[in-house]
Amino acid sequence: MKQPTILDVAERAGVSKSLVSLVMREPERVSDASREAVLQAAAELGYRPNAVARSLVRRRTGVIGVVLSDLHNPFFADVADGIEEAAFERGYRAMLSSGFLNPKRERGAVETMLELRVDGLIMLGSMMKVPKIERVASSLPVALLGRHTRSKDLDSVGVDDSAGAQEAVEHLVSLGHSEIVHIHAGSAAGSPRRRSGYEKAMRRHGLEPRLVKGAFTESGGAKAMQEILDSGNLPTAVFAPNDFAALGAMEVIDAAGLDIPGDISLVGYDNLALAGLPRISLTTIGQPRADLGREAVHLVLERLDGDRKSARHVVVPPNLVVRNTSGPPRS
Amino acid sequence: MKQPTILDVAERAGVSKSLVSLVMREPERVSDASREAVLQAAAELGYRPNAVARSLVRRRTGVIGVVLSDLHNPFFADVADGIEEAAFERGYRAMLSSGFLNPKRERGAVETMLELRVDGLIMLGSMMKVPKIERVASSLPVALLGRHTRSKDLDSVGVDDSAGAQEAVEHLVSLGHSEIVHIHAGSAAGSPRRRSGYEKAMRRHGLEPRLVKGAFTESGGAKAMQEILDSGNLPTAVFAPNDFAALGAMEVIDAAGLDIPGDISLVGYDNLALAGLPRISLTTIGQPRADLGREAVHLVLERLDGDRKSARHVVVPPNLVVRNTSGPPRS
DNA sequence: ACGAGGTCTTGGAACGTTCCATGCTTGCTG
DNA sequence: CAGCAAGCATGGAACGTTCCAAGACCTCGT
Repeated sequence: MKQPTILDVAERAGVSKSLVSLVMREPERVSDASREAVLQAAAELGYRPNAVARSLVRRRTGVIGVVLSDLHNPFFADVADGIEEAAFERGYRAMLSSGFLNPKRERGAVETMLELRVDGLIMLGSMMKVPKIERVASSLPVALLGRHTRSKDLDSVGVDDSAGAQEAVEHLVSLGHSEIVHIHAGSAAGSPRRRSGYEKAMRRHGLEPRLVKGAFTESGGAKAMQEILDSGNLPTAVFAPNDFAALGAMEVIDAAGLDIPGDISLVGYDNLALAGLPRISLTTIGQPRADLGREAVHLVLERLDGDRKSARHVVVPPNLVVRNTSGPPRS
Repeated sequence: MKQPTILDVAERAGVSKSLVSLVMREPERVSDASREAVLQAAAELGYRPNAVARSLVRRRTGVIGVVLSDLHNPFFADVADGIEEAAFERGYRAMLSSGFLNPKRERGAVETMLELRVDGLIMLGSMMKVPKIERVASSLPVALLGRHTRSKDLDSVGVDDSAGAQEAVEHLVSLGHSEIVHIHAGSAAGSPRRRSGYEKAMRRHGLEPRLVKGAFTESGGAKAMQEILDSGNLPTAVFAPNDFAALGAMEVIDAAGLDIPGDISLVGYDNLALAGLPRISLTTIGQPRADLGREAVHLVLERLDGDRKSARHVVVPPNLVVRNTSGPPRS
């Protein structure tokens, strides 16, 4: 059970510990004979370098911490894939931890990461307050993802939500819609920008914005949609704040016996995998998820390696994905 | 940027490093005056214990590694929640890494975990070969989840897949079905047991098992369903190996203009969140996911603390969730 | 007034690496 | 054949903790 150390290997190979260390790190700088001896001894003993000791002396762990607010959100899973991928390519490892949609637990997760001395931190859909995150950023590079900030200390990468919302509206308008309601998610991360994009595009076409408050959840979307139906003033299209909310709205519309898109068009946001299921087939706004993750890694490593000091805020454009929930308005 | 160490705190507080260490670990054993001084100095400096150094001397990291084969599988996300929860309660942290559905990359993830000297390892839906995993288990406690094994070195926790499959068949038979096809996923983790449970239950009712090979994916389910339709011999019910496959089958059935459950009943396995969506509403077999995770942590810590030596294989029962894709057979 | 016993506190040796300055061989140059 | 560079190998210090044996200081009973 006890793991062999570099000293055990050195002894068995008849060389010094320094040489073993060198073989592990830069084998080409060691003579063939020594290298073979060390490698063989290591294999025989089942030696595995102790990353803990290495991190201690190097003062680098080679680990990028990722705190994601919710493991179940497939959006984060895609982003995390991009992160792991990019980190791996650059010789780093990613270590994930969940915040369980709870700011307190998220804080705990961050604290743990700091104690473990991760080299950089990526926060996915964080629920913590910006000043708190800024304090964290004073001891290591931090990149915020899926949330906008103008902070001078924090890097961020996000999608241009306003542009995405405008695309959604443009799409509906081009189909002939003029009564387009937007369900918004209050001040939840991302919602204000989507809302302002919606309003901007509506006004550009001389249309009257109509807002209903919902949330980024299925039930939030359902509640809002019910409110719309109950108002007696049925719009020809609904633009939801995300796919989950759209799903909730879809259920309510179905239950009311209305047809999508015959009676009402529906557009979501996020392009979750489930939006592509044939029975759902939701028109929505897609985001280059894995790219977001890669970009975040990039930002962190940029600070780590080249020590850039000023914050960078990367914004990538979204794209419209047309499916079967949007069509011409009912006549 | 440079982090303060225990020595900095000691100096500022005018005490020895040992005392600072003690305050951090067992504050009650230190005099009030010293404790206050140390705590204040630590706060002023923004001191944060270095877990790397601590792990080195303790020869324990307090981290449980979790390698999951796929971050996107919501099943794993639920299990991982249970793991993080249980680990936290016991004073451990969970560290996640994805294997990207690729045995080689999974091996890399495991290797990384070992180098980081995690105290225990939980493998979710591993794609590695059992002997390889057993070799890993010789240096730390390993629990296998979502996969069965009789290994003498490995602990495992799983759902009784055979029982679940039998429940599915019983349900269909009780509705009056006798022509029930099972799409199986070959030798993929879990499939053989589901298949044998299916066969067992069929025979118990004097029915002829009919198998079609598919996979644990949407496309695998679609392909198999297409084969069933093309055979010209339409069964009255289909039992898929998991919900994704059921979804694929559902699409094909829809596309063929057949009604579910009017023309054909469909039962999945896993009870994913999407199976509960009104438009999907899939009858399926549910599993107590978070409990599986908790149980795995339990097994690992049992070995870690009490040094149990023999393997334990925990099996928990599944439960049938009836929704709208199952009904009486067409007449 | 002294020793026993208790409470707090301390210095130093680990833990398993990396990194650096230095040393030992060779072989080559002039 | 002295001198020196190149190539390889080495020992020791450092990284920031924990843990332990032992020291310092009190209090109290006799």
